[in-house]
Amino acid sequence: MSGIDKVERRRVALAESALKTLGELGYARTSLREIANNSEFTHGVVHYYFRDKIDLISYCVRHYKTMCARRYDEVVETAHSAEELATGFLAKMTQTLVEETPMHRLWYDLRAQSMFEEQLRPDVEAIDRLLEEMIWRILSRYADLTGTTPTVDAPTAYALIDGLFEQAVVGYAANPEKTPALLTDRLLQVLPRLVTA
Amino acid sequence: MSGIDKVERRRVALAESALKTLGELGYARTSLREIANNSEFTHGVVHYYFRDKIDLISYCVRHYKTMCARRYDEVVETAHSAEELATGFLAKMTQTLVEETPMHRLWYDLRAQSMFEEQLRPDVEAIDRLLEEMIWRILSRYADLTGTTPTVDAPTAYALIDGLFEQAVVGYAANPEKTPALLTDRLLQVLPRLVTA
DNA sequence: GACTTTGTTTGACACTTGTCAAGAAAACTC
DNA sequence: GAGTTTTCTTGACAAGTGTCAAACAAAGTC
Repeated sequence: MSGIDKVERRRVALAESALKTLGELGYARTSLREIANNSEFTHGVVHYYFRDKIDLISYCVRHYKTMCARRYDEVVETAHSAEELATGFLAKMTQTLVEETPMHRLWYDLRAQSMFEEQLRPDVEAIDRLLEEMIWRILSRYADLTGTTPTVDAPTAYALIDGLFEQAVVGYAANPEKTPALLTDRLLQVLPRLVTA
Repeated sequence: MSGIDKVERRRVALAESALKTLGELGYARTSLREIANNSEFTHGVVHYYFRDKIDLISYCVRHYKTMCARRYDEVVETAHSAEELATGFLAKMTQTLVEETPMHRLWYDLRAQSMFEEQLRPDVEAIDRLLEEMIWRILSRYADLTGTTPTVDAPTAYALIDGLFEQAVVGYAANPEKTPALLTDRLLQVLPRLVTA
C-alpha cells in the first residue's frame, strides 16, 4: 500500500470518527479534543493530518457527500413503474431519516454554519448541487414513468423536497414515532403536484 | 414606570443587542462578552438580567418571534385579488430577505442548534408553529380569492415555502444580486400548485 | 545496524469561555 | 440626609479552546 494512500486512509478514519462526534454534538459543541477522545487517536494526530479545525471539518463534509448523494440511485434504476419508484423513494427516505439522523442533523447544522463561516461555503455548495441533481434524477424518472413532465425546475424541486425533509429531521428529535409517517404523507401530497396532471 | 417594567425594558434592550451580534456571527461564534462589547453594557450586566447563556438566547428567540410572524398580515388583509395578494406577498418576502438577512440566518442557525440543545426546542417549536400559521393564513386567503381550495395541509405548505426561503437565505450569502429574483420566480412556480386548478 | 523519514505522544502556550462574587454607584424610601 | 435596595463594574476563577513544538517510537532505506 502506497504511502499517500495510507495517509488518505488515516484521514478518512479520522474524518469518520469526527463525523460521529459532530453528528452527536453538532458543530458548535464539538472540539478537536472531543473528536480525538471519541477516536483511537490522540489530539496531536488530528493536527498532524489536518492543518486546523476548519480543514478537518471541511474534509469531513467532502467525505460525507460521497456517502449520501447516490442513496436513491438503485431505486431510480430498478423501478419499472411510478408506483414502484414512489414507494421505493419514500421507503429509502424514511429509512435514512431514522437510521442516519445524526448525519442529517449535522448537514443542516453545517449548512447553517456556512452562512457565517465563508470557508465552509464551497463544500456546502457542492453538496447542495449534488443533492439537487439527485432529486432531479428522481423527479425526471417519475415524470417519465407517468408520461408527464415536471412542473418545476430542478432547484425548486430540491428546495421543496428538502424543506419537507428538514422539517422531518427537526421534528424527529421531538417526535420519533410519528415523524416518518408524516413525512411519507406529506411527500405523497406533494409529488403529484410536481408533474403535469 | 414600574420596576418590573424597567427590568423588562433592559432585558429587551439586551436581547436586541444580542440579536444584532448573533445575526452577525451566528450562535457558535457569539460569546456573552462579544454581546456585551457590541452593546452599551458590560458583561456583568448580562449575567445580572439573565441566569445564563441559554436563558439569554432563549429570551432572544422569544423576543424575535414577536417581530416576524405577523409580517404579512397587512398584505393578507388588504389584498382584494389573488394577483394583488401574490405580488404583495412576494414583494414583502424578498424585502425581508434583503433587509433582514442576519435575522433569517440566525433563525435557521438556531433551529439547527435546537436539534442538539434541548433547551432551545420549546421556543423553536413555538416559532415554527407561528410561521406555519402565518403561511396558512396566506394560502387560505389565496385560495379564497381564487375560488379554489388548498391541495396540501398547513405543515406541508409551510415546509415547502420555508424550503424555498431557506434556499434563498443560504444562497443570498453567495449571490446577493440574483437570489431575490430567483426566489420570486420559484415561488411563482409553486404557488399555483398549492391550490386546486 | 546506523540513519533518515514518517508517524505519534505528550505537554505546554496563549487565549477565550461561562460564571460568579465583592464592592462601588445609583436610585429609592422614609 | 441616613439607610436600604437595586443596579452596575470590575476582576477573578476554573475549565476548555486551537495550536504548536519538542521528545519519542516505528518504519523504511542504505
